[in-house]
Amino acid sequence: MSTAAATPRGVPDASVARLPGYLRALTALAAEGIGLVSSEELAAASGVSSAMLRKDLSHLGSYGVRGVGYDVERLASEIAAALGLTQDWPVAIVGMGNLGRALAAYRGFAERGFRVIALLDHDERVVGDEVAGCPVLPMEDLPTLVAEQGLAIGVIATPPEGAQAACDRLVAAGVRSVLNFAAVVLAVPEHVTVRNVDLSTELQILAFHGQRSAVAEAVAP
Amino acid sequence: MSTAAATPRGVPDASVARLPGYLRALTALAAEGIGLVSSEELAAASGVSSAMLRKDLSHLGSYGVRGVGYDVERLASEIAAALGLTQDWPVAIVGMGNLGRALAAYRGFAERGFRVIALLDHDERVVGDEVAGCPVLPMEDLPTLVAEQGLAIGVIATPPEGAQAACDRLVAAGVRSVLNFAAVVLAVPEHVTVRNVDLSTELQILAFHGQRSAVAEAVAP
DNA sequence: ACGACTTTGTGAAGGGAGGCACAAAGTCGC
DNA sequence: GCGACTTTGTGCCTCCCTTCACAAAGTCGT
Repeated sequence: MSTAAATPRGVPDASVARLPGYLRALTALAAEGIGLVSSEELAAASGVSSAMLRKDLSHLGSYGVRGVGYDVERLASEIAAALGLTQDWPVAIVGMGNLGRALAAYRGFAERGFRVIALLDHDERVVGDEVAGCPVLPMEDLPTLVAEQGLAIGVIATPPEGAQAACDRLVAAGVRSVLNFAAVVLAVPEHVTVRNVDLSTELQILAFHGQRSAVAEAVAP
Repeated sequence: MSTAAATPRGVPDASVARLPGYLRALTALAAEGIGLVSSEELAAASGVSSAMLRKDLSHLGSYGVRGVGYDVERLASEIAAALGLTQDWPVAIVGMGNLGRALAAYRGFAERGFRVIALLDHDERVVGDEVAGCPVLPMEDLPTLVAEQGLAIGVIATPPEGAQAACDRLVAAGVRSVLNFAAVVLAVPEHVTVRNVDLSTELQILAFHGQRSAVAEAVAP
């Protein structure tokens, strides 16, 4: 289960991947004081088609009113509930290099309810440093963090060489969700979900499209 | 054209998205001195099925030898060519907050042939600072960078409020590929490709799966 | 030189996702 | 209270992606 997980019955993975976008748009609307929104408007704000939006939402239930639209706050809390954001999800970041430090300082986590409860590093020369106001802990602390603070999500920001080892320790400690920034394919047991974010991959995909459009332009200028 | 672009004839988008992974695996194999690899082995190293790998590669051409496998170096350069990595792709990073600085210091870009040629920021108090050995330039320099240095890819690492403005300036200067780290949907003309990377979205998807498996466990302990 | 073996490349089948279009359902004006 | 109007929820259709399975093709041993 690396990228696409089978969702036996319920919400298709493709839908789940779009829900955060809807939630984001709804939060922005609520901030503007808008209380009601149509599928057309919300879809435009989320960058999808209105038909797709309605189908996605229909998987969660019927929270709209025909002829009117959706109540912004109600829909936001329904989506949040579907995503499991009513409980909190303690996060630990492993690897205090450039990326790890930037992630530790990033405010976006807290804003969306993800509490970073620990920063860790394998290198004992880094352990004890203070990053973004938190002490860097050794990997040995992982089991305690899971047991006592309910650590649920691990973010891997190590160099590629150390990523599998870091992942193994997270999994051994009981973490079942991993966000991996290292450019490697992680091997994990069945019950662990991994999502990969790789900058080089994204750039290479952009390069492909850039090249394509350049070719298309040369053919038909 | 925000995430999925129609590829008239040629390589399907889903395949393109996996090519960087194959390239990464091949590079690692080459570094180990391995010169020949079967679809089964390469697929395992890339985290996909062998059938999918073969089909993906078949879109590029027939570079394997039946009964033997693929020549690692040959295949790597064919994939690199397909992705357009034979030419270089100058990159500019816009937004010198935490994330922007981390990206500027990240070595992964250069390793895969993406040259960061400029760091920019809209805030004149930041312009002139030195980050990772490069001076931070004002947004006004964008047209020159495109014209004189062939700037092709823009990375947006600004806060959400400034992302659309930053994108507009990139597009106005002639950039046609954008990697967006801000949590907003960017509006761009038809010919511009945008790829989004959002940490909160990824965490929320992980939360969904985490919640799901927790529920499944409660039902069947 | 030939047969057994290995592995690729691909035709066909199966499944899922997105888009279309419309019926259902509710609101608003009169 | 009723008809016109708006917008949701969904059945259906299409297309693309993934997987299966096998024929084609090349190697290696004898």
